[in-house]
Amino acid sequence: MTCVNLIGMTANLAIDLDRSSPVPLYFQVAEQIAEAIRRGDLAPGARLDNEILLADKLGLSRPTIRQAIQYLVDKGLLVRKRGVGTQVVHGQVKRSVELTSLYDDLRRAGQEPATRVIALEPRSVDEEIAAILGLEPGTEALYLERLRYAAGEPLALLHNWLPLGLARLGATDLETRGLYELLRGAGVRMRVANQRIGARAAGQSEARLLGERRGAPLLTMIRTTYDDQGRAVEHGSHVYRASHYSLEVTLIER
Amino acid sequence: MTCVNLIGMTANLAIDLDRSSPVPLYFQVAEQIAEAIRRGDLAPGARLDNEILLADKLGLSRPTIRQAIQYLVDKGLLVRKRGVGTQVVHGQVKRSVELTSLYDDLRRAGQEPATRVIALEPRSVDEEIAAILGLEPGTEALYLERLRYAAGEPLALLHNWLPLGLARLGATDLETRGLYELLRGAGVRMRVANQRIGARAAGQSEARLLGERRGAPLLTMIRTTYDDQGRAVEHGSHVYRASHYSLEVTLIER
DNA sequence: CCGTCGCATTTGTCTGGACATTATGACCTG
DNA sequence: CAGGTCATAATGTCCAGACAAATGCGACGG
Repeated sequence: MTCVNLIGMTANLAIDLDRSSPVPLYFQVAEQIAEAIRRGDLAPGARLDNEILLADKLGLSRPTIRQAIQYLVDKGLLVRKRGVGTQVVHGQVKRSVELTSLYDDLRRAGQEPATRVIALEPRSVDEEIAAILGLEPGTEALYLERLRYAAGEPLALLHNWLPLGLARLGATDLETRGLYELLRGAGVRMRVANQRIGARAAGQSEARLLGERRGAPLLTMIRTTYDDQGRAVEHGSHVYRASHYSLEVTLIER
Repeated sequence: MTCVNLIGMTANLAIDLDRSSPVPLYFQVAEQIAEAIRRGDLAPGARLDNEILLADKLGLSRPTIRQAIQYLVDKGLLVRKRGVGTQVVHGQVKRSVELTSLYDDLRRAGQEPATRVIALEPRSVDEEIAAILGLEPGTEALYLERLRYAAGEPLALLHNWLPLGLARLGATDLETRGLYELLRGAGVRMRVANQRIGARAAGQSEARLLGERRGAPLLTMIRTTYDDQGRAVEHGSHVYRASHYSLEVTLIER
């Protein structure tokens, strides 16, 4: 277990390394730098020591340090410039959107999410859904329809299709946890999601369920999520009350 | 200039390497694999040769090959699994959203975009815009308002604020090119963008400009873009006709 | 006084190797 | 035949070093 002070002049940043831990060294470094940025020990604009010096101080090789820094650059926390150095980004950039469900997002924001399961049953898929999920038309998939509340108010109407046998989903589970959390718990490893975001006016039945007037603007999201091997694991078609919700996305150019 | 056949059994993928080119080797490899995937020479699910063999065939080191593959994994084209190998993702995943403007997107989609510049002038910024752009309240910034058409139809109403002195923007330029293209051409290097996407009903003046009825659903996007060093270079507040446009986003979990 | 050239600094790219960790399937055992 | 065990294969992590390229700044010269 090493412990070294980084970044000479500007701040005193201590980094612990535990070589016996299964956590990769580059990740230990990255996490602790990120933590220092979050705490404010590394102010926006602060320059890190150069990679070689850093590697030296920590007793690591330069590629390992580079991997740690690269990880943070990809997350948008650091910026590198050849011939200049590595700096903490100025604007406070929010964490890049991850593969999370609305439920997780709400709970992280301190809201009190609740869910009403409207439908949860195998249904035969039409041609479009079959093509999306990579199934034969006419076979069955799990159909799921939920109404999501936040702070006691209806917020979103969620429709999902999932391949059968992916996870044992009970209505009770779905009322106390998010779909993504349940899938992850069942060993499903989601990797890529493709979303299409749009808007439209509320129809009559939607309006009633969501407590809006007919014609009220709704935010729509259609999302397909793929796992490890590129197999579709979930297809969702959701509508949100635009008056109560918006989506946040962070883009990072390599 | 080397030229080697890759991927033993499944397909015949030739990769040219030009060591005298200034283009990094890992990038040459990545581009050509990506091209093969786009062409279909590498079908979804196809397994690549393992990294060591690949490195051997191309006369490169393993880290270089890994860098090429990592680049494609980050873009969502490939999937790696330890102990198994590297595969082309199954679902045809669209290209991850880059830092492009609506104009570029439209032109790439084969549409014929047109722009009408409504306002282009320095204006003193209020407190909110000042905080976003990192300026003092009351100082001036460039205010820009445009109406964007596609296929002859009005599509979006775009409002932008930019720090002064960033680039010389003429109304003529803005009518023939996208804002992002102009900024890039002026040497501005955009790196991170933060977007908030929502929806609301059209107001009267918006509706008139966009050719919609009052109350029609509009897709809204508020975006702040930061450069290299984390300085804000652009803040936009845009509304799109939901009936004619939707946004696409691809998320990739590392 | 100003511009240009060159140098030092720093990240970018690349090499060649070593060992660890994790899936997968074949094999052996109960 | 079922189950666990072990070998194998592939990616993940890490090391030590070399040269290239870009940037910024200072020194030199016009």
